[in-house]
Amino acid sequence: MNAQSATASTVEKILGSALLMVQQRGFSGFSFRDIAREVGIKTASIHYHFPTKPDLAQAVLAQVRAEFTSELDRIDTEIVDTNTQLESFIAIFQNTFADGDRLCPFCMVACAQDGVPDFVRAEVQSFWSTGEQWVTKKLEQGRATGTYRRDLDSATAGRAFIAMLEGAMVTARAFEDRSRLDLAGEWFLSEIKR
Amino acid sequence: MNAQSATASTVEKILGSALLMVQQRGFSGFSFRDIAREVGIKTASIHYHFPTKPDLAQAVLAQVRAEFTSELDRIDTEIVDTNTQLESFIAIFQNTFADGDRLCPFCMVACAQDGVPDFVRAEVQSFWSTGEQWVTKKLEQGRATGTYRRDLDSATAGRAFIAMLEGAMVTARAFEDRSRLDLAGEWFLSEIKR
DNA sequence: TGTTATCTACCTACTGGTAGGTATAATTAT
DNA sequence: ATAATTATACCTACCAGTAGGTAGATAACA
Repeated sequence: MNAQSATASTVEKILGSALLMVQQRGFSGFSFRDIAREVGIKTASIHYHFPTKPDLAQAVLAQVRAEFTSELDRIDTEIVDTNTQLESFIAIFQNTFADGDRLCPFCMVACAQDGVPDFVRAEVQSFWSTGEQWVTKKLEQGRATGTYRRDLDSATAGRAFIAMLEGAMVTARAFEDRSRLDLAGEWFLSEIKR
Repeated sequence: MNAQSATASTVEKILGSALLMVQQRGFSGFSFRDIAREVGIKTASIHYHFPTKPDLAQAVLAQVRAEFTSELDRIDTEIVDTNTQLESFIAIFQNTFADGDRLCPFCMVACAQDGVPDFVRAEVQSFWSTGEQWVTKKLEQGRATGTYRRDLDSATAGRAFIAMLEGAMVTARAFEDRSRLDLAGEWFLSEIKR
């Protein structure tokens, strides 16, 4: 999901580096110098492509959100079973977690929100809204087919689900124990079955 | 929980201010100057009481953790009903959330973990371990008395519960909608009942 | 008088961001 | 076809401001 080809353009390299740093250190935890060093250019060149730090953050989040959305589409078209679809949804978070040092970039930016302008926050809200609506729909489908419990409040459960995954990523990294993320996902899936 | 008396000492004022800033902006989102300005002293005076920034963070977290532990003790002694105890546990997070701009300081530090030394991370782990063990015990009790479902994996559910509360605080602030936190708590409690 | 707490003054390193220049490539005009 | 122009993508050098942190003087107090 985050792999970069050897022939990546400068902009792509900047975005990739910025994404990694947002995930590892948060919005206020990295500098233009950090990225410049990693990409092998000067800070001024970053400003050329992304005038301000919020502009850079917005571009990073927009890209991840686009990948997220297209991954949801892929799941919708390639997988039929609702429960397997939700398993694939969990896998997105697991893949993001990668080797245990990368948290959700939206969660990171949301945590730093004071120093972040509105147009970046909008990106964060948009991401979670998309995810919640998708999950809610799956829970509705599962209820309709009898896979999931009929008494589920799909919207609330969907939000709780995503909140849980986000929180589990944070604790999983804090404890250096990725099973915390894996088990959280499994727990939710077993919980909603009837 | 976070109220400060008018006669607070300088150290107490520094801790209170640092706590607020960690909750609002994260570990790397505030500076000694910010605190000095708010408390009405010079930055050198903060260094006198807390030599380094991690020292300050550690002190803040240790204090919150102490309050957390004693609050759990209070719940244990003053409340008998297991489910009411868990409701009080949720209330701790709701009170921390306060007016909607304060996240869990442990979650904030955990997000910034790259720039945070081990002795501060230990404080974070200790906080979550304490909470998880307490919740797990309550779920065990509830299972034993038939209040909660017998098929619950208390340890996993306890971890999922806290992860969910942490994540819900982040999204609740991002959406400026505290019902996201309230509903998450309610959802879990209804979910575990048999 | 010694201890505790705070100050002034300063340090080095770094922050996001800007000004202005340069080499190269693409476009347009003659 | 060639010359003039313009756009792209970088650079060096710099800005004001801020970061965490320190040394040493000074005040308050027991």
